[in-house]
Amino acid sequence: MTTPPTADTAAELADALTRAMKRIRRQTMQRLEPYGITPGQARALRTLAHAPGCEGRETMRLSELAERLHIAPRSATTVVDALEEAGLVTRTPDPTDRRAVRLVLTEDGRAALERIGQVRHEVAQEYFAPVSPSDQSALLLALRGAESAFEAGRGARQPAGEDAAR
Amino acid sequence: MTTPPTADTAAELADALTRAMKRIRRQTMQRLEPYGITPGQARALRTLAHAPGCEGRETMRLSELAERLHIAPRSATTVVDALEEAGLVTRTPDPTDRRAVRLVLTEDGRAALERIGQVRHEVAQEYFAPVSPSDQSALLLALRGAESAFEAGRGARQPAGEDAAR
DNA sequence: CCCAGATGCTGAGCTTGGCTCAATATCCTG
DNA sequence: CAGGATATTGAGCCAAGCTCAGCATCTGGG
Repeated sequence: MTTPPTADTAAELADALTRAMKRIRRQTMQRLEPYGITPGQARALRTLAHAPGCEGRETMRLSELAERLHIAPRSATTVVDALEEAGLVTRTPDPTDRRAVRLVLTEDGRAALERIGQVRHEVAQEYFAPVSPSDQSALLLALRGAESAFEAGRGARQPAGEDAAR
Repeated sequence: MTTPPTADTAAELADALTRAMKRIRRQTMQRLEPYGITPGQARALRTLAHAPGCEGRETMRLSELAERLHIAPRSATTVVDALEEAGLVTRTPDPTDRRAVRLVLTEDGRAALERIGQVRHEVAQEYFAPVSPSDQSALLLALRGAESAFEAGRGARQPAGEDAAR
């Protein structure tokens, strides 16, 4: 066989992940295009909608959005620029801190959110159709486990250890 | 809490995938940086190494590389440019077709490949450490299933270049 | 009370990794 | 040999990030 001795499941997994993600993102992009929304914007919108405020009053600082999206504040500015230009959010001054910007979802923004949810669901559903629901849940759990472990470990400065298996 | 069983598992999955991929890519990038290699280049190099030729004679057309990487030929050109500048591959004329370019791994390229494999393995191993090997295999299988189904479906639905979005 | 330093946002400019649309050179087939 | 198909590439675009610097504003120590 031309298969090298490196039966590297983990690495292959990383590869498969990459491919899957690309596919999904692309599909999403295509279907969101008619609405003039990119996946990045969609994510921001969604994050904004999940603001800790109550219904009808979602508001968030730009820096908070950045943090939740795991991107640099400056990058959030760009995203919000687009969103604002599209009339999906508005920048309003924060009454308690004139440096800060509060982001508020507009009516259009809320409507867009609806469509986004639709597309997102659709695309993911299609792509993962061949995977049984139980496998899907398992996958999700596994990925979340890896993710949270990563997040935890990053703070604790891993000692270049190879024996991470616990 | 408000998570219905059949809710958006798929969509959440897509999200988790995205996050995982970003993390892995970033880690890889960081560790590959000292060698002056980006993940994209690494992938190309790996693909090239898996050429169908025998040991010591891996060679591939640029277009073939593009195809295997699932990117446009033009994009492959850029990747190869970088690789060639770094002295990891060489462009040589194809003796049987003067339009074509054959890509050949250099000694340095082969060495780089070694390091890349190391890093790739390391990063993936670390990230997926919290996931049991059996789960890893399951994940891989699932993703591959989804992928191949997607590929098959797209081929069937898209007869040939007849696309409204052009 | 006031100024130094922290904080919040953004302008400028870069990177990675893709894309399309020609242009050019070269096959290949009738 | 003409004309179409193929292989590569130059030009220029996009998405989604990044850093660094700069400005406006808050805030705490003296």
